[in-house]
Amino acid sequence: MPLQTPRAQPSALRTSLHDRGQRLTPQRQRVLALFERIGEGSHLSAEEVHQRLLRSSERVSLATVYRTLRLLSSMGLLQELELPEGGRRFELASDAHPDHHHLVCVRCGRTEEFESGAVLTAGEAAAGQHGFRLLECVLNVRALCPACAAAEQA
Amino acid sequence: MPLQTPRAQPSALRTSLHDRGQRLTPQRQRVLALFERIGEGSHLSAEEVHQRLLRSSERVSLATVYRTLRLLSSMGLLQELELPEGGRRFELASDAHPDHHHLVCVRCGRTEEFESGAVLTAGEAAAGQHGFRLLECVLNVRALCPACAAAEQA
DNA sequence: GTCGATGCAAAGGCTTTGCACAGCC
DNA sequence: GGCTGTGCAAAGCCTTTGCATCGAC
Repeated sequence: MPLQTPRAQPSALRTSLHDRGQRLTPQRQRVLALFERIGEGSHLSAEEVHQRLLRSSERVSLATVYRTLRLLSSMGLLQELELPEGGRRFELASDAHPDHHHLVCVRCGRTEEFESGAVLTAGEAAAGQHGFRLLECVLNVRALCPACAAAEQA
Repeated sequence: MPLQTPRAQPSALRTSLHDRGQRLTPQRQRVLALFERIGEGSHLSAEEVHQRLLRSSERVSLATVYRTLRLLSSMGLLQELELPEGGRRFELASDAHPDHHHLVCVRCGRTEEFESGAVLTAGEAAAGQHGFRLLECVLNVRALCPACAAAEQA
């Protein structure tokens, strides 16, 4: 897979921003482009986003990274993960996998993704029962990866 | 329900501590007792624990509250919640409901609990597929409670 | 009496914010 | 050209830690 396949047209960002009366800046494009470059499965912290952009000589201040992550999340282009283990992390929001969950090794942080329609069904049932309007349904499976499970035995 | 029904014998704490070569202090008893007093459904932050203890004239420093919450969690007597909305929170670990999940209103913070065997099944399947050893399986349903859903319409 | 636990205050991450300047529309 | 976004540095949480003292065993 040497080819890069951008998930969102540049205009998607432009349009979303314009609708909210906000501007398309190089910084915002760089942050979103970074997530598109690394693909859907990657979960980055603000600090990591900042570091990666610096490495590719794309100058964005850390404060702006924070501001941009919040903005892109609120626009639904990024999604915040709920993994207490390693602080706040973000990933590209994927319409293709609305019901994707995380399997996290609590020892080394290794994260695998998986899908499960059953989980969404359970969430919908619970929301319905209490009269809530469901927004998002996130299953976090805390576990030990094979390597760490072996290490724990010792 | 004017009667209080303690979930754990005082000796449970004493034993757990003793096994780890640690001491049964009034502070540790007070923190655990607070959680038992308020019951299973309550989710408290460190700050709230501190405040509630102060209100009942039980002097425990905030630093000790933090230390104790971590200790009790690592012993499995308390359980940390993964609700990004309101910071880190703890609840009494309940063997009775190993598969209990949370329905959270992202607007007002109202939290309802529910159970679902299907979720645990999905988590086990995912863990098994990747060779992970499952520790915990937590479903967070982010939603709008009836009141907040109505308010949003406006 | 010993060694772990507590309290206090200071240090430490991570995240947000105030302000002047830069640059998108 | 106006007004939003950025960068920088400072401020703000929340949480942890160092150290002297206290107290459980």
